[in-house]
Amino acid sequence: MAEKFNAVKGTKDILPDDSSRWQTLEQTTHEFMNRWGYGEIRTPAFERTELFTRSVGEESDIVSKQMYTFLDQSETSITLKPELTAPVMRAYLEHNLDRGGALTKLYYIDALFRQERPQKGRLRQFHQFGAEAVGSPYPEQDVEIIALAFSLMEAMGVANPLLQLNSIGSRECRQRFRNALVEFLAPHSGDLSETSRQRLETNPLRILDTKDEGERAILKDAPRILDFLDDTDREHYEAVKVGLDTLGISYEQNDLLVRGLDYYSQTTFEITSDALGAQNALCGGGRYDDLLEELGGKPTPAVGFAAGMERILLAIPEESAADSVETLKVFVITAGEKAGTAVMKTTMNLRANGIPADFDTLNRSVKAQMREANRQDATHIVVIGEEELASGTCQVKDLATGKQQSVPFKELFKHLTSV
RNA sequence: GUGGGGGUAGCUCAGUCGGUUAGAGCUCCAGGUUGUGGCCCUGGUGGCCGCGGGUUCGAUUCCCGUCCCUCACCCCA
Repeated sequence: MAEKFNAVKGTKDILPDDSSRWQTLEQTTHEFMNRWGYGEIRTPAFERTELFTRSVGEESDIVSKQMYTFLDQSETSITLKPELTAPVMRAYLEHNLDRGGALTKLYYIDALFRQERPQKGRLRQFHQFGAEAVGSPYPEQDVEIIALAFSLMEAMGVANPLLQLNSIGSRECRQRFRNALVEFLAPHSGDLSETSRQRLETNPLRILDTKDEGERAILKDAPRILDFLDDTDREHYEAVKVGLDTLGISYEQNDLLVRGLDYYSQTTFEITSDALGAQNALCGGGRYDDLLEELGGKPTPAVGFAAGMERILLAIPEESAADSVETLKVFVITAGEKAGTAVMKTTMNLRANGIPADFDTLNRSVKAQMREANRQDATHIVVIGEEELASGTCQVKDLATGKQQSVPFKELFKHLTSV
């Protein structure tokens, strides 16, 4: 036998038994987004590499070591998208979706690719849904995005969603904070891990979310980003919190929450759940007022979020499988060779009339067909054999009650739908 | 990239202190019902014991290597 293939490391097949859970998530997403006024956007699976290096940041983990990048036939560097905000903004600018300066609200459900070591809740191809509101600099828009994300988590049944909130201020504030942080950490550099020491040069803010106990202890006395916000940022942040309070959405302030993508400014947030493993972030987002300008557009404020669908599925109960709502489903059984075509025609007829119906294509015994009907959770079987063909009737059996009766072909549909 | 755990039937797993035909439960198939399911009974299909090498009279078992899966670090959804 020839060698068999397996899915590539970090990728997963979604099999029929699981796909209904995915469909539920997708439906909930579509319904919510439409109700909240967001329009769906679908972008290609890959983009020019430079889109990501420029937006996400050269020093970010994503760009520095996680991208699937290759040269195409014209020697253009191509990258499978590792995140979705940049491609969506690229499309926004390319198609002038600003509608002359008004607000544009977009959402997506999509697959993304990052070359990381897989573990629970982390794959190399994974899926996110998310939303971006482009054009409003005001805190009301931050609040709406956060409320949307949070409501979706709740609606999907996530156990104990915890909203964490922070503000990392404008670019200028962040620069001042960065300097202060470096100044504070420099004397401790001997006690820092190698990566943190390196980050001291490249991206000091990232040291803040370390899990290393020793580093956390050092950071206790470090300068706080919130002390570096200017009045505008502070007012914005306060307004966001007031908005969330008004909506009754509780949150935890976490001024170590900086997030790994370079384009964020001001509001950042994350929704976590303790129902997951070490990878406990279900959803992350924030404001990115500088991104569109960096991508060649005019300065345009924007805020958005993205949520990991695999992780959400891990964080919601396996499903109360008991929701077997007694819906009509028919299995048509062949008894005797001559009935084959009648069975097929009858099945097709039922299907054409909107009734889920199936029949045997393995030439199995009546008993085996019955078992199959049962396995498929059919509510009724229809038996067609030579006797039935001769009399123009079929046998209809209700599998729940076990009652069986003879029904003329012409009245089959009426009989089934009247039950 | 680093560390822990694991690869035996389609699935979940047991087992062999190195020895002849490698096991269970579930699944699947058939029979018990000459054209009738779920429960039950009986039988059956199905395994290069991840792969390669070494030690040995003999390896699924011991040793080495390797691949894969998994969890964690890192980071993130």
